[in-house]
Amino acid sequence: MSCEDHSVQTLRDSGHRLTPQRVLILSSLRHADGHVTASEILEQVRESYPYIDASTVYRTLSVLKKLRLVSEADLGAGETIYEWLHQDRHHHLICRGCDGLIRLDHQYMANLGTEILDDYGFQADVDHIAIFGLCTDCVPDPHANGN
Amino acid sequence: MSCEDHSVQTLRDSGHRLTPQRVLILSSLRHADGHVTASEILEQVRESYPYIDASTVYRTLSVLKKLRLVSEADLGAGETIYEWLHQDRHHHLICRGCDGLIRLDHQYMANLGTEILDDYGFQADVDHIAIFGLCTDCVPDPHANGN
DNA sequence: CTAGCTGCAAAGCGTTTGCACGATG
DNA sequence: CATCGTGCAAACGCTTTGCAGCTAG
Repeated sequence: MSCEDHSVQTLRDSGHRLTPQRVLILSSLRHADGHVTASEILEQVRESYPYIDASTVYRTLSVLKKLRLVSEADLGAGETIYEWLHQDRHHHLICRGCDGLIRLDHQYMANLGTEILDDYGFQADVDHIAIFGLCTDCVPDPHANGN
Repeated sequence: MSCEDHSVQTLRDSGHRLTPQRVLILSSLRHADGHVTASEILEQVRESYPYIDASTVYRTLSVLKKLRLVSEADLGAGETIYEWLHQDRHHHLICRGCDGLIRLDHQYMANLGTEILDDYGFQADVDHIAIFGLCTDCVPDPHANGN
C-alpha cells in the first residue's frame, strides 16, 4: 500500500521511529472513512493491540500533524478530529440547527487560500475547515417568530 | 451607548433577565479591543465586582452566543475566544511558525459565505474564522532543509 | 411572588506530562 | 548501545453542572 509507504518514509526521513503502535495508528487513520477522533483511533487500535495508551495516540498524532500527514480540526464541541491528509480533501458545513454535516468541496477553500496567499503572503492550511451555520431546512422563516 | 441598548433589548425580548453581572460582562465584551477569553472577561469584571464566578461568565456567554450577540471561535489551543458581534468583522490568519496573528478582512469570508449560500443553500456563520498556516517569514525555503 | 440567575464547589472531559522500562535502528 | 517511544498514572486547564439562596421583573 503505497500510501502507508509514503508516511513510513516521511516518518523515517524525519528521524522518527517506526513502532508497531505507530503502524497501527497510521493504518487506523488511513482506513478511516474521513475524520476520526483520538478516542476512535484508540479504540480501533486496541482491537489489535489492547495495551496502547491514549497518550501514545496523542503523541503520534502530534508527530503526524507536524509532518503534515494528518490534519487537525476543532469542531468546537468536545473532541478534536483528525483526518488523513491525502486526496479528496474537503471541508464541513455544520448546521447548528440540526447538527447536520454537509461536505464542502475543497475548491472553495482552495480559492480562498490562493487569494490569501496573493494578498497577504500567508500560506493558509486550508486542509480541513469547519464552518458553522444553518442549513436550508433550519434557516428561520423571516415571518415566523424565531425564538 | 446604543450598542449596549441593543443587546439589552435583545436579552429582554428573548425573556432573559438583566442582572448586574450580565451588564458587566456585556460591557467587558463591548469595550474589549477584539476578542477575549472567558477568563479575561472574568478578570475584568472582577475589578468592579469581585464575587463573580467563572460559571456565570460561561453561562452568560452561552446565552449571548445563542442570541448571536457574540461569536465564539476556537483557536485550537487552550481557551476559546469570544468577540462582540457588531461592526468591523474580521478573521484571523494564525501563523503556526511564529504564532503571529494577521487580520483578514471580512470581505474574503463574506465572498465565501455567498458562494456557499448559492451552491449549498447553507447560511454560513462567517463571523469569526481562524485559519492556520504560515506567514511570509515562516514559509520554509524550498532549498533549505525544512525540519 | 416566582422564574430565572448567581456563587460555590465539585465533577467532567479531552489532553498533556513525568517517569522508568522497553524497543528501535 | 544510545536514543526515542511507550504505558502508566497523575496532573492540567477549560468548561459544565447540581444545588440552595437570591433577585429581577
